[in-house]
Order: sequence, then C-alpha cells, then structure tokens
Amino acid sequence: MSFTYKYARPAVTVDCAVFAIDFEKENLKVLLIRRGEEPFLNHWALPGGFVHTDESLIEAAHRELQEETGLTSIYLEQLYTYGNVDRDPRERVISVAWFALVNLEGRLLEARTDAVDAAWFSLDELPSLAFDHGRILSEATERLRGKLKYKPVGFELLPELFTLSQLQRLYEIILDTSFDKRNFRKKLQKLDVLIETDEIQKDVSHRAARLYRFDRDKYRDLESRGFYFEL
Amino acid sequence: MSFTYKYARPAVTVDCAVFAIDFEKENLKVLLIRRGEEPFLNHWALPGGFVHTDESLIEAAHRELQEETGLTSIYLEQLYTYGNVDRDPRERVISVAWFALVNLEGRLLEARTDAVDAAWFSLDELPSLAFDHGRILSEATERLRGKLKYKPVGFELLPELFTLSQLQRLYEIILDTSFDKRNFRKKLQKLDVLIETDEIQKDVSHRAARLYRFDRDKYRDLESRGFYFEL
DNA sequence: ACAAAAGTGTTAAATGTACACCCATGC
DNA sequence: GCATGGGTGTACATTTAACACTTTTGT
Repeated sequence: MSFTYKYARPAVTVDCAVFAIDFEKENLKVLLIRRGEEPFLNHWALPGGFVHTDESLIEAAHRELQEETGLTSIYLEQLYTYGNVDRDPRERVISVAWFALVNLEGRLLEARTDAVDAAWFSLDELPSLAFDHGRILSEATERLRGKLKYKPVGFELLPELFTLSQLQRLYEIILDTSFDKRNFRKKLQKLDVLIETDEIQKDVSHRAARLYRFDRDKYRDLESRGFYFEL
Repeated sequence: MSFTYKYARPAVTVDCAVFAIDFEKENLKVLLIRRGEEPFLNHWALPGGFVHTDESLIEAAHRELQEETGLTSIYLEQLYTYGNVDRDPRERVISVAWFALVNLEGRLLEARTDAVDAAWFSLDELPSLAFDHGRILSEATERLRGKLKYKPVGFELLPELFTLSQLQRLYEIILDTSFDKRNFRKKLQKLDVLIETDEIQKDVSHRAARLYRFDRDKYRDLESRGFYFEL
C-alpha cells in the first residue's frame, strides 16, 4: 500500500457506562464487569474492548455489550473520547466512551454474563474501577443528569408501558429531588408526547394506575419544528 | 512486549471546526484549509491531522491548529468521534472532532496560513468538503447553536471587552433570531456574570457604548452552586 | 441639525409553584 | 375497614414578552 502512517498507532477501544433504574431500591445502577486479565486483574471495569477494523464505533460498542453482558438493542449514545497518553499502563489506548440506558424489567436476571463476571452496582456503592473508568463513569452520570432535563431519554429506562408515578420516580431518583405530583402530571400533559393506553397496572395491592407509552414519532416531529422538551 | 493487539489498528486523527463571528458581514464563519494532497486534493477540509503517540487528543488538536492556521490558545471543546469504516477512502481512520471558538478582532489578517491555504467561509456559502467533513461541520454548527443557549460560550467569540449590543448581535447571528434590546439587557443583568468596566467604545460615529467583561470566575462559582445559565 | 446607535420602565399575559382531599383496589 | 398509592383543581407568585422615547456623539 502506498499510504503510510508516519507515527505509531494508538489502540482504540470502546467502553460503555450502562445505566438502569432499580425501582425497588430506588436508585440508579450501573453495570460493571470484573476483569479476568492484567492489568487491573479482578478489578471492576466498564464493559468494552477493542474496535475491529471492519466495524463502526457504535457497532463495536453494541458487540462488546452483547459479548460481555448479553444485552442487545439498547439505547447507546456517544459520551466522550478519552485519550490521555497514560490512561492505559501498557501502551497508548484511546477509548471512545458510550453511555447506555436499559430498562431492567425482566432483564436483570437474564443479562447473560457468559464467562464474564458482571454485576449491577449502585452509584453510591461503587468499587474502585480499572484505568480511568471511575472518571468516565462520573462524567457519564453527570451527562445523564443533564440530558434528562432537556431530552426525553428517561423513557429508555422504563418498560414500553409505564405509569406516571414510575416516570416521576425515575426523575426523582436520577436528579435527586422531588416533584409535586400534580404539577409533574400537568407538565407532561402539556408536553403532549405520552399516549394514554387502555391498559392498567397489574398485580398491585392498591388502585391500579393507567399505563402510558412514549410517542417517539410525535416527539421527533415536534422536535423538528423547534419544540423544546424540558422537565 | 507481551501485550499484543489482535486486530489491525485504525489511524486516529483530530479535526477542528473553528468558528468566528464576522460582525461586518453579520454572519458566522468557519475556517477551512485547502488540501495539498490526495485524496480530495484541492478540496476544502477542516484543519486537522494525525494524533501523535506522545500527545493527548486535545494537545493534538491544538498542535494541528497551530501548524495549519497559526491559531494558539483558543477555546476547544470535544464534539464527537467519527468512526464509520469507509469515511476515508485509503483505510480505516477514526477522527476525534472538536469545535473551536475564536474572536476575530485583529486576528483575521494575522491568522498565519504558513504554506497552507486557509480561509474563512460563511456557513451559507460553503464549498463541498473532503471526507465526511461536511457532516462534521453541520453537527458542530448544531452543537454551537444548542450550547449557546445554556452555556456562556458566546463570550469566546468576542474580544475581552465588548458592548452589550455586540453580545446581542452575536446571539442573533448564530441563533438567527432577534431579541428585544431591553429584555436582553435585563436578562443579562439578572444573570449577573458581566463586569461593567469604566471604558467605552472608541472610534464610533455615534454615542459610545459602555464596555463589559465576562466574569469567568463568578460564573464558575455560580455554576458550581447549581446555577443555570440560560438565554 | 441630523444620523446612528445607546440607554432606560411599565404593563399584560403566560408560566410555575404550592397545596389537600377523595378514589379504587387488595388484603 | 384500612392501608396504599392513584388521581384531580385553584390561587398566588414569578417570569416572560411587548412596546417608544430620550440621550449622546460624530459629521
């Protein structure tokens, strides 16, 4: 090949901060894997790995998540690319970090851990992480909090059908505040991106709540006309 | 070395979308360079180049800007990392894109173009760009517009001392709207991040306006207490 | 004296915030 | 029948939006 690269090439990896809401414990969780190799053997780390030559960055992120955690078709958004010279003790490694949102309903157990040791951690009970993953995770968390306020990403953490109280609790958990129930509902009503379904909650020992669905198409439409989601 | 990389490595570059406001023409400009090599010989492109092994990504971005355009110590913020397999016809190249803001006052002429052919283009008179730089630039523009609303980045496009009308015109140019002068001033007054200096505009053929300075320290302080800039 | 931009307050409308009770269901 | 969360409206405070004239300076 006539084209030559003048400098030694860095390695390129993807790493993912996968978030989910634990409604029982009322907290935000992140998925970590325990490393089976040096460096940082047995340390916890973000799932991720090297980018192959024949796949795009997002494909690499999806593949690594599938391989290491069994998760497929989840919401992924690029976070930041970390490229400090010394972030990997072996050699120069540039990591394209992603944040991912999943809804845990029924997925917690099924999240296949293959050979890999994977577990969900509360953000306030984090172990120390390999490489600069602690920093990546804290920036991912900050981004999630920021984004939640002005983009409808919260729905990615909920099942397809959800109650308004679940949605409210989600916001309260992530933003660590509390909202007035009536005002919260009024606001959502005015945003006009929820579809009220005919269905109601099942198996609860109190009055069953109505289930809603997020109207992605309508949201995209409104967004393209300059509408600004904000909660 | 015992560590081996299993796959062919992609090349890694940085590319920068450098913006400035042209107050005379009342528009937003971007700095492009004309390529002196294949592929895309003679096409216009974003300034950028390969990341060296001994420099971080932001260092690479600063170095390339210095080398290709003479610009130093300017505001740089990471935009996105582009890694589609076919974005460079030669081989796999991953580009970490940045957006940069400079104030043109006195810099327009002095922007040293070295051996490279560099020029400022209006965003509505863009040539077709090399690689996927057209896409990168349009995403950078979108990001700048979005960011302007809730972060005080506009000041990076102004000289140290500026008038309130300049600031307002800047917002109007980038966001393509117009604001009421009194309301705009009231809002800024309440944000309370501008320092009113003793100086006034020079060499204008009408009443000279008072000059202001952006108080970065105060802003950082307010921000850390949960204050939310918004315009 | 006139052209050109600087500077300055008030009012009405819209939005956000605080607040308390009845309802439906399962046990 | 009681415990648990579901669901609903109003009044007040705050914020935003619309609007026009006087001042200063250079030519």
